[in-house]
Amino acid sequence: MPVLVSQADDFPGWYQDVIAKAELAESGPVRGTMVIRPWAYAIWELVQAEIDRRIKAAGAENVYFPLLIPEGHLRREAEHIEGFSPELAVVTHAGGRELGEAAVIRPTSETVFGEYLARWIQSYRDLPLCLNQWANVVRWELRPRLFLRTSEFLWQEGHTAHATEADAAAYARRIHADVYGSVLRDVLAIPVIAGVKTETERFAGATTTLTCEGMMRDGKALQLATSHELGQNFARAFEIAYTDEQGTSQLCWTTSWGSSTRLIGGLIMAHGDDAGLRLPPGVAPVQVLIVLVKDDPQVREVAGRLERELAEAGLRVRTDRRTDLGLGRRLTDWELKGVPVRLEIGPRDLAEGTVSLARRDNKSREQVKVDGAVAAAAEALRSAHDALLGEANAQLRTRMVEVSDIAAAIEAARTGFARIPWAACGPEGEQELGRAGVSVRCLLTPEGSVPADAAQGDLEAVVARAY
RNA sequence: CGGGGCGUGGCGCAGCCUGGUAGCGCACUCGCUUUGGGAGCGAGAGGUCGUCGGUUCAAAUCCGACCGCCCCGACCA
Repeated sequence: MPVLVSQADDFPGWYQDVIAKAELAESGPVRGTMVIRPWAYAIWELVQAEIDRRIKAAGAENVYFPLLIPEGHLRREAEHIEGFSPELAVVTHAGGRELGEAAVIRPTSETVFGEYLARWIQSYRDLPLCLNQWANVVRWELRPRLFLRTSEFLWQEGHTAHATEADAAAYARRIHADVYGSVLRDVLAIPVIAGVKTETERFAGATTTLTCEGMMRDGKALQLATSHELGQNFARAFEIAYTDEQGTSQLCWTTSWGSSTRLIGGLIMAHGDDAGLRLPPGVAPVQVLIVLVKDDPQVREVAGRLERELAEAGLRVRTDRRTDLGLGRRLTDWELKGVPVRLEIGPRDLAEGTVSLARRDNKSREQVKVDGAVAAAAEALRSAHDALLGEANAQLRTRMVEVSDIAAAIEAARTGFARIPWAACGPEGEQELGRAGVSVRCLLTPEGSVPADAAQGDLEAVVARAY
């Protein structure tokens, strides 16, 4: 896997500078933060757009709240503050003097939302209240890892309040499946295992945490998005209450859910190969690249025409006209960036009335008629998505084994995921796994669906090494 | 915080053991030839060798202190 996992060491010497150029981000001036370069940011914008559209379809609205949270605020939910305190960045000085009360840079915004949900909700008619925020958050991680665990990251966090526990649970599950599950599978081409977290892995302050776990190409797991049922914990702490139809005051049931720039890391590690990134068309800033092999009037004319037609077909298209650079250099550049489809046009092709269509996902190349190039490119994009998803699916199936005891689970986690009856593991087994560097990623029902909660009997645990 | 390792042109490194006036690859600049998978040749620019102190005629190299970074573990989207 390129960039994120193996870095440049695995490449021959002449490759190194190219890798450095294609590097998607770098750590920032403050330990563990990151600088996101244009190409990676363009990918993130596409991911954002897909998530945002689905969030709105689920009825939530976007808002924005402050970056700084008064320290006292965070203390209102005991378990929550306990879970986060080691990794907080705290502002003690501002305006040239020490602050009376320190302010925490948000590690997440449950407490801020809690305060406002409480003010904005009066009646059952105000419910459900579904809000979402696109923001940056800071968690001072002990060991940062580019895109997967940076000290500052960009994300979306949704916060909702509901009249009943059932409604809250249904909403958290809807977001989990229709936003996260859908974006991961249908856009990022990453198949996931959806389940609930064990008590030890659960979000601080939540009653149930739903997770999407993806398998990277090295068989390790990555938690890609989570959706939490918060019960009435935050409602109680922040007095988020409403008056029901009978005129009595009731506490709300709240949820929160988030996905971050970690998705970019997941994308790289789920699909990347030794030639660089392989982008699913849905998040490729350039879906079809037109390459002028040589500078020639007829080549320019055909390239211009194809570019127009591809754009008219609604595809993101760009033309590489740098004919003063060697062809190999240019092709490698775009391969490294993961552009899914290339149309290479040169006099030799045009003499045959064709252009070359190259696919990044399987490195195939074929000659297509100039007239059919647009349709062929569109078709190639469709099948490239399916191929990436199929490949990832096949790996997930192949590397998932059923086991019945802890020792076998640890062995299986060397190369992939293991499924073990939760009864054969339990909290004690979870600790034993932990000592071997393996964790319980989530719990599933025997049919593989998402359980109602972690306490339900007869569950299966999916265990793996994780990032 | 525990265990390893590393600081030398923009990037990646060699040189250090055995002190002697700093070198390689890539990138960069100029010229010519090239251009259908990371081009060749020639010329050139660029470095207080992490910092401070010590030993010495002489320190990238030996000694001491300090600073910073990376990897492995504990925390986690």
